[in-house]
Amino acid sequence: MPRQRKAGDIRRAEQIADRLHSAAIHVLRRVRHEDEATGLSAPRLSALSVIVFAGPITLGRLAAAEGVRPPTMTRLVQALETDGLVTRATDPGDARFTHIRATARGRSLLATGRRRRVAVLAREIAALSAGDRAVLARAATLMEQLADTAG
Amino acid sequence: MPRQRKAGDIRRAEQIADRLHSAAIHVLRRVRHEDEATGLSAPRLSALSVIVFAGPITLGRLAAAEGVRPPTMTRLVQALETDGLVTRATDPGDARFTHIRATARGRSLLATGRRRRVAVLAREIAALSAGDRAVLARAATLMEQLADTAG
DNA sequence: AAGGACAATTAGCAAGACTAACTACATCTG
DNA sequence: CAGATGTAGTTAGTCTTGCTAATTGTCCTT
Repeated sequence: MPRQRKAGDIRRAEQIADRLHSAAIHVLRRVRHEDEATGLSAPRLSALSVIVFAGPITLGRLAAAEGVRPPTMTRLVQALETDGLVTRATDPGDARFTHIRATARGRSLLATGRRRRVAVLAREIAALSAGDRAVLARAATLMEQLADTAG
Repeated sequence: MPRQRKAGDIRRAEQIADRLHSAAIHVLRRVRHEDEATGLSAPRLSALSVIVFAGPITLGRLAAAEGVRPPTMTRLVQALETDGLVTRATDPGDARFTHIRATARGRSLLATGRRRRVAVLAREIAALSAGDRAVLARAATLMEQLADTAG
């Protein structure tokens, strides 16, 4: 039965991949509106999140982390700077680099927004059985691995 | 201890929600480039997918299914129609409704794109243990429930 | 037959994504 | 040491996707 089993494995894996993809789309769509309550769009909020957690970071690295091109990140950072959420500083050793860091206000707004966003899902997750919560926790780890390593 | 235990549950649920949110973003980012190989943007591909699987569908229902407003869907459908992937037909009984259906070419392009997209994740998923695959399968179901019911 | 209700489209706007081209700076090399 | 090359970031211009408001066409109710 090795031939059939292998083909079956691949088919099953494809089905899981397809359902996971669809589920990811729907979960993100669900929380999108909550994010807007912070006054920041999803791309800005996501960029701010990286800036807060990755500490001071150059624009190029930030763009790569967010999966966008440098010009796109330039505008996102400009908007965040205008809102007083981040600051830019030229590298003293190599003036080509700009280091972006979050202000206290940026940190605080991110924390608030994060709470709001996750609250929607968290309420439902808290109502699940302990087993289902464990499944989701483990799945989150697996999905990060897939995202990192899939080639 | 009910108060403290409840607080702990919520914190744990929030952490899971946050990690799940992040994982969903990263998985989608990972497959985005594969989707582009079809020549269709993500919104168009997603709309086409609904049209293929939901059969003939009115524009309004399609817009609701995709979580966008009718004018946005009008333009997406126009683009798909220009590419010969869908057709529009006025309802014979009530001329206010437009029924959208996929062409053979639309179906075939979707199938190809789906295979490409899913192949990236499926290869990695197939390499997981049976237990981890089961976790992902169950998680996909749970995530769809969260997306539908979270309020 | 006129009025309101409803589906879809059109028009116009803002945000975000891209490429191409440009500036400023650093480094390497002849 | 000076010019060539390369690199980080920005600017300019375009396209797509979202939205709301307003319009068109159709149906139904009074």
